[in-house]
Amino acid sequence: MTQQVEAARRVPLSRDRVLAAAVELADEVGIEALSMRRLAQELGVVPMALYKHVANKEELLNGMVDAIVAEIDPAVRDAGWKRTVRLRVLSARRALLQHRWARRVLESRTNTTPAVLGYMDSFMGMFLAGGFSVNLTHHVMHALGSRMWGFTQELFDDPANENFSDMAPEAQAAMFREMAERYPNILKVATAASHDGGSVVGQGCDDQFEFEFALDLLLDGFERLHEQGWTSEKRADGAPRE
Amino acid sequence: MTQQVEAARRVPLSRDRVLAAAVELADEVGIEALSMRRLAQELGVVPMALYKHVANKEELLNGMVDAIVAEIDPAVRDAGWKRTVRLRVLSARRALLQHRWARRVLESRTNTTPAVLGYMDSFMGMFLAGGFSVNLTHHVMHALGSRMWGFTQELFDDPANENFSDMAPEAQAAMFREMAERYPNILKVATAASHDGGSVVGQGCDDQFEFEFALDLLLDGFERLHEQGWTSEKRADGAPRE
DNA sequence: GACGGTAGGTGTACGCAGTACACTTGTCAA
DNA sequence: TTGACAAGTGTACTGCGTACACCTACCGTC
Repeated sequence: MTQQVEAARRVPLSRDRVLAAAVELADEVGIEALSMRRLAQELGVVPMALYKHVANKEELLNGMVDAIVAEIDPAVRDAGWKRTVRLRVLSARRALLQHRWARRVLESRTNTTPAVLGYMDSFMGMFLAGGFSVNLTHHVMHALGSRMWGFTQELFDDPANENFSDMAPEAQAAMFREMAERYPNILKVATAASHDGGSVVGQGCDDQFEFEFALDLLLDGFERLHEQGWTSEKRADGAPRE
Repeated sequence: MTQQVEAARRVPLSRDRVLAAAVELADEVGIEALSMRRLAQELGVVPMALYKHVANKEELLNGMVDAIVAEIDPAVRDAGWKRTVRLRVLSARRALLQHRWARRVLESRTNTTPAVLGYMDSFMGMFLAGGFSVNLTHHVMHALGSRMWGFTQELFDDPANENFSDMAPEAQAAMFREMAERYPNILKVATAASHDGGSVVGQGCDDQFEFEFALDLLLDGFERLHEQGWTSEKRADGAPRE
């Protein structure tokens, strides 16, 4: 009887439910704390039960990535390639930023999933529809690289900075002096960037601005190449490289 | 007696020896197969012996990164910022390519090591010495991002492609047909890129060329901004963004 | 209504990981 | 000779992913 009640109360597992729970758990506790055991516990189930719905942990991670990719808005229509690409990337960025672990997982994936391929395919489609040659589209995709997903490798992830504000003032000062001596340029750049608030080193910068800055730099470059009919076939023409 | 002989034969461990062995082992078996136990075994020592020379595995990985960073050539002198930066990045690329695991480990580091900070500092120094404003240098560093290390997120890491050539011909054809239907743009771009050899999907592209293409695109963009005295302070001037 | 297949959940167990902690041993200065 | 200290050892713990055998509730078929 109590068993029946329990069974009735328990919503049966499904692949989607497992994936959704995994995404939620990763959001909460971070990707490194996401284990099959922990996830099972969260679902009120024994670890091995998960394996009826996902083949293994790799496949779980793939599914999680797919779930995030599905959150990216489709391409807008009739807006010109540049604007279309820009909006799409920023949409991807929004999706990935809501799940801080997604970047890491996406990059660590060794087997590309259909959803990822689909995104890449439609991404290339935006350039082709904009009149880009297949050749230029190819190089452009490489040049964008992971920026297609809306993220950049963060520079100042944490230069021993996380607990900087927790440190005693004199310790802060000492660290500051040491930085000034050993990494004068970093200090110069970082303090200039944070004049308007934030901590002393890094984090003072507006990530969104930095991202858009780089994105637009690339898009402008693409535009220029496109307009002048650039092709990699010309590369044997002897421009000096080393 | 035999103990003495053995003791004499055994070169004592040291942090450097541990790190060197770790780098070598990772080169051989890959980073995911590098465990403290395996490394200890390779050194003919019990696992816990390593902990007399590195605090823990994180610290071991940090040390390995530092070892690779030390392989990057110093900046050349008096060559102009653009050439200097270009050569430096390509040198970093060479170092990182010799250790395929290095990219992954570098990106996964959460505490920046002194060697990494040093590289970044000298990197900024190249722009500053070239007359770049502190402000522009800052944004330029962000725009470069991980390309500063000579790598890009690889696009076509392996679209189920690794064992493509091992597949039966008719299976290859079927896959080809499926790709054509579901990912027409990818197929178009990929086949165009590999017309001169390599497999059907990806891998046909010249990674070095792709990298330099993107790098030069960015450097040219930086140059243009530098010449026109660009500053992020101007960003409030109403250029439309969304 | 009995019955056998099947999907979904369980329990136990294995090997591997990182590493805490208490120990021996080898070396050298006093 | 001693005794401190650095280097290496042994044992053990916890947590991980997951193989494999098992149970059980539900289903359509007879």
